[in-house]
Amino acid sequence: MSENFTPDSSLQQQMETFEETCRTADLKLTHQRLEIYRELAKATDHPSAEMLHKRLQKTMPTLSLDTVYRTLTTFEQHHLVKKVQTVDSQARFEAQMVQHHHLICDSCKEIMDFHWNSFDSTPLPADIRQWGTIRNKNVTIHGTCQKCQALKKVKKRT
Amino acid sequence: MSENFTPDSSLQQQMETFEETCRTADLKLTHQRLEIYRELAKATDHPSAEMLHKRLQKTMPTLSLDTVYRTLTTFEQHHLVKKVQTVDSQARFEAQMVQHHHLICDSCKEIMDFHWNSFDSTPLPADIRQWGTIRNKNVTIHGTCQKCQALKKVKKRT
DNA sequence: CTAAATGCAAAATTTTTGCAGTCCC
DNA sequence: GGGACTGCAAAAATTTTGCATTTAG
Repeated sequence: MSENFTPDSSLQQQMETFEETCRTADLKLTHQRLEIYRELAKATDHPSAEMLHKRLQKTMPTLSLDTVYRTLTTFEQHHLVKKVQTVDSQARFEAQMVQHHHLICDSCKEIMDFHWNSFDSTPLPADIRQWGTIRNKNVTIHGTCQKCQALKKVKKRT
Repeated sequence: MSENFTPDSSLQQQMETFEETCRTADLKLTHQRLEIYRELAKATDHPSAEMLHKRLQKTMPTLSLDTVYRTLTTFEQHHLVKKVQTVDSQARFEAQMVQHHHLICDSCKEIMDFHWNSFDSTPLPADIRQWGTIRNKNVTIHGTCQKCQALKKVKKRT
């Protein structure tokens, strides 16, 4: 499987880029913004606003859920984070901005990242190109991850 | 651009398949279910539950929104319709079950279908296959459609 | 006739907003 | 210091649920 996109060693660098982008965009570097971004950047599970809020409350007890929502919206507008496409009610987010794709387990709802360079460099069908301006193309794979498959087998036996 | 998936001529056939599936699955063929399915099958714009409800109220004034939600959920469970992945709050649906992909205009939120056979037959990267059982793989393209591009140009001039 | 489906109303869930106080630059 | 940001509370938006009634098979 593709390796983790944000090893600990690079988190620091990602934070610096974040701070730089904020300064350029005239976004104030508040404690809340820094911590929300850091929490999302180090997460690999594409958390929802609520999940982030829950995680951050341990260290920031007064952080409110609406600030998390507002902050994520602001980040999204400045292309610092992305909303992940799902069919579920709660929106989920990622700080990974490098081109990649998603594997979604329909059973446990886990979302995994993967790279697919040969796809990325494949041109689109000709008739699509006249639809408009293409910003990006992404693959989403749905299925059942190994963990959930194993669980199902256990259940069947009982 | 790819042609329409459900020309009028085939709607009748699609309804018959629908009815057959309902009978097999012991789903009662109520007036509401038939009309909700027909409305979705003939739509090409991937409507939300609310949009479907609004459209159907003209001919079925007593149809309630919660029935639309409940019915779509039931249909989805029986693989008669699909929820479309979006980043928006309202879920959107389609009755098109044949393998296809989506173009989404980030400006007007329009969702268009397209086919891409060469992609469909491309094998996945080897390291993905050990993730679990793959059910399907789909491409989503984000961008701005021609209509919205034209609008933007007009706005800039004023 | 009977279990399933619907409509109504009310609740639950997720996200957004107004406003007063707080904090970064 | 001033405008942007946050927390609180309340509202809005979307979806789900309980229950009495209706309906398909």
